[in-house]
Amino acid sequence: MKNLLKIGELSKESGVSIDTIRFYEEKGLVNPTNRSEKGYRYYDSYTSSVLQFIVTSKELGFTLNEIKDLINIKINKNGKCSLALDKIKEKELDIDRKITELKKIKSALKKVSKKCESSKNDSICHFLELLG
Amino acid sequence: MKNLLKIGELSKESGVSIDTIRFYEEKGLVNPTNRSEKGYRYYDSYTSSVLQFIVTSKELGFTLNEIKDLINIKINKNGKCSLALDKIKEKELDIDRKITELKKIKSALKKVSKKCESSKNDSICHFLELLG
DNA sequence: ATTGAGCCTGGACTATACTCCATGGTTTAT
DNA sequence: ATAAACCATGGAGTATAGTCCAGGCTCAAT
Repeated sequence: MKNLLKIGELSKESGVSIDTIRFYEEKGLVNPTNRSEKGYRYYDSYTSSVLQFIVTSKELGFTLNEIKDLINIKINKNGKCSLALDKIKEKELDIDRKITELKKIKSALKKVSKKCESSKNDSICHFLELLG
Repeated sequence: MKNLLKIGELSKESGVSIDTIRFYEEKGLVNPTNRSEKGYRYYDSYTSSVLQFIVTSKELGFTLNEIKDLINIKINKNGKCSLALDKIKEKELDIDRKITELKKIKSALKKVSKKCESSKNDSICHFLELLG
């Protein structure tokens, strides 16, 4: 197995833990290039950039399942950008929806805390009053 | 058990499912007022407002553990508003942090999608290119 | 040859918030 | 009296993304 990395070496090179690499394999995101007769995993250095891609994509808010799809676009469709773009646009909308939702929650929280602050005597909490 | 509700009746009154009520009990958020000799749960109608409080608090972004704390403030401290206010303020900050994080992700996604859009020939995807 | 490091599998455990199911006892209405 | 409806417990399963461990091989170096 010349030029191939054992899982521990790949882990050091990519910064992704051994357990996590095996977990990603189980989820179908990475695969060893080879297995020795005794079952040892061997990887080429390409796998390291796949792992980097996973890390980056996670930072962009993609789930592992979505990342699997992105990787498959690269593999099956020879990297058609438009297909990846769809996924990215979808994710942007997703993030937008989450931000909108959180803003709603924020203003609702502010309303509650203002009510609480206005009752300076600390005898009645308008929030806890909901408890009856 | 006069004036008391069985779990199914409480479920109908509150809109919270039977399984969920039992789950909340397990988590320490609600408790039956009584148990019959045979083990049946009986609730007073106050419990219904506790369940409503839980639903509202969840909508405000509180976790069940946090909601348990809020309920205990009401029970143990006789509803001191300042204590609840602390929790609410904390949650506001929490939401703010989440919004900030999502905005960062959003602008990163936009950068990626712009790059993708600028390469109209669909031959190279700057995002998938990360895969090497 | 032996030791230690590295690797293997399978399964348990974390957190969050439920949901569903099997099995069996109880209550209520006819 | 009997059947339908209701309730009980305990445990498994869902989704997400891992982490950790036991028990047992394998590999490399001394």
